[in-house]
Amino acid sequence: MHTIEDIQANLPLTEVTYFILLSLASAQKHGYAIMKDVEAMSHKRVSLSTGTLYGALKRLLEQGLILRSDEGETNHSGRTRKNYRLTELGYRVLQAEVHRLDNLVTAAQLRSIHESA
Amino acid sequence: MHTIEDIQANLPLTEVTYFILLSLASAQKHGYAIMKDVEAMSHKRVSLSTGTLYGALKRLLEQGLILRSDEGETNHSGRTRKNYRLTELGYRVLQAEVHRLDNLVTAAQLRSIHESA
DNA sequence: TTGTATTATGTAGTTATACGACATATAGCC
DNA sequence: GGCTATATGTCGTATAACTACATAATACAA
Repeated sequence: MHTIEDIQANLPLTEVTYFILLSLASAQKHGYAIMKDVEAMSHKRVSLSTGTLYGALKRLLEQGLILRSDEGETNHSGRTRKNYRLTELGYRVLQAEVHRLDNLVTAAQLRSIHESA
Repeated sequence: MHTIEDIQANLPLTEVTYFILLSLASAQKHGYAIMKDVEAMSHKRVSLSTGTLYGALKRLLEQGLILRSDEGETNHSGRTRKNYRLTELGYRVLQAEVHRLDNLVTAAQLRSIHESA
């Protein structure tokens, strides 16, 4: 399906992109819900501005890492609520990024850098 | 000396900046040596272009994360070889970044994302 | 019923940083 | 003499994050 090159071409992820994909990994969500989830996951350290969020979602759609998952659904009321979910490629990229991050931490440990708060 | 705010203001580091600081953590080095060390540490995955490297060094000097450590030394031959070392702040920022990265990996594990190659 | 917070999506302009291409220069080896 | 490695640097471009601004529905309380 997707080659290693497809996956590596999308790395490294930025912190924002990482959290968005991680948020969508457990369940599909709409933009605002992603914002809140990222805040929670990062213990309030990362607060996505809307400019960052919607810009990132647009980019991720173009790159094929996420998909709209609400096509044809009833838009109950008012403004459209758009749901997104990870694609197969998106999931693989996320996995590869976790692997890359783990390697970064390991590289530091090999140089005897102990983490601090 | 340095407040938590000083340190957090410098996070997150980009991958390039992270590797440069990590390379300088064990010993002072000149630019080209950093390039080679980063290649080695990353198993050839990360190859710094000179534009990236010298641009990053200039920025890190301005931010006070690194220092020139060869002031007054004999420049044996030809073109000047410039040595850099971490400042106290640079070291603390590196430690804090390792901590941040570890949290990112942990966040993924909490969502049951297992890393893959 | 009015106002305020929360939910929800989006654009415009600015800034920071990584990258590739180009440029220069010495040292050592074949 | 020519090639490779060592070594430092600039310029232009692309990407992505951020702030500020803009719009709109829903829910709740005064």
